[in-house]
Amino acid sequence: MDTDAPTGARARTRRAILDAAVEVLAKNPAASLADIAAAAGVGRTTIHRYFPERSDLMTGISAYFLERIETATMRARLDEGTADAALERLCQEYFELGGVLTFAFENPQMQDWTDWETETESDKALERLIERGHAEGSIDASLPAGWVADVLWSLLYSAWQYSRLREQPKHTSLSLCLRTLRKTIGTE
Amino acid sequence: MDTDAPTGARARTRRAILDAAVEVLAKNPAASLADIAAAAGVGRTTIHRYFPERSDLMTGISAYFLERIETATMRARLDEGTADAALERLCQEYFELGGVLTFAFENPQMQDWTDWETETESDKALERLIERGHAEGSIDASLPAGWVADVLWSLLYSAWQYSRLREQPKHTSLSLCLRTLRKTIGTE
DNA sequence: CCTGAGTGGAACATTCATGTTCCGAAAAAG
DNA sequence: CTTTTTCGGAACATGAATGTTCCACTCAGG
Repeated sequence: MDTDAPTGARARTRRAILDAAVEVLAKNPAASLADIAAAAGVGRTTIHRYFPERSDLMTGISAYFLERIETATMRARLDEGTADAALERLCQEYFELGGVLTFAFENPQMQDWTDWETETESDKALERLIERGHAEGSIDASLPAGWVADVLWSLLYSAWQYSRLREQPKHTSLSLCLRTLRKTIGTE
Repeated sequence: MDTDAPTGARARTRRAILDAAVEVLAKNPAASLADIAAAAGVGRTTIHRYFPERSDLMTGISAYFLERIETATMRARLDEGTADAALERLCQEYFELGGVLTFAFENPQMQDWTDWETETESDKALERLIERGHAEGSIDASLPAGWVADVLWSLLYSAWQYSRLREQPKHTSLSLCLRTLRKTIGTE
């Protein structure tokens, strides 16, 4: 009853723990399991029921994180339309990830928790998309694909911080992010 | 003999501890003092001699960090030449900060350790510079100064990561960073 | 009304980072 | 060379986080 199809209740609890963990750890990377339990509205022992050790929780977060990235990538339908338009769709989808994004950025050690071959499916899809943009001329070909990908991520992080620290509405920072991305990849 | 002019040896040791702390904490924000001591080639007790408590070390890092930012800002001579050129000089100076940059970026909570009124001298100077660029038309006036500043920082972070993770020479990522910055602030 | 899965909480053992003290060795200062 | 400063390490105390066990409570489904 651990690897079986979750019985609704189990899935809900597990999800609540992961969401709370991401949220709390994003604010304080050194948060204790008790903090996370409190944020999840769950007993500390319940966390150990789902994730025996702290490292198991971290691994769980990585998997959860990758899963959400993957689905966001799918939703962006990267192979439809021009590459620059697809990249903007992707940017919007990733922006929605919010706290997950902040967390991933501030915990580079997350790579130690999982089996990242430093190349996920989404990474590769993004790389392909940018190269398509290079070919069709909608993305500045003098900027390496890896660089464009890195800039995309850090712009997203900036946008999130911009709305969080400077108390700007999310749509404002998202539109700044998109405009900046457009200028960055633009060929002239 | 604590606040007096450092006797050479003390200054050197203190510096070594701070450098090691920045380096180690950049990789793992939850590193222990023993880890830091090892990285600094110093006894753990020596760290306590300079920074009685962990929080004192964090405060020390903040101060060290601010100090380096300030001198880098000075060197960029922000009031000479056009605003966009000055911004590029600043970008180059900040790039040299390296690990300090990564650390600061990944630890926004650093504000808790110091008396930052969320506005340092450098922040204000940068803000003024961008506004000067808005006025003289060398920086896209439709991008708020705060946003441009945030983007500058995240581009620097990207550049550093780009050379670290993808094993690119530093001058390559710096020039990508500068080119991207130019496109971002450019008015057309 | 049972039953069992899912849960919360108390109690406990253990590990680990932290902070302190003390002393002898090494290095710098004079 | 002598004195003072600085350092490293052992030893210890403490507190927080972690991990484990056990029991009672709740609640949905039969």
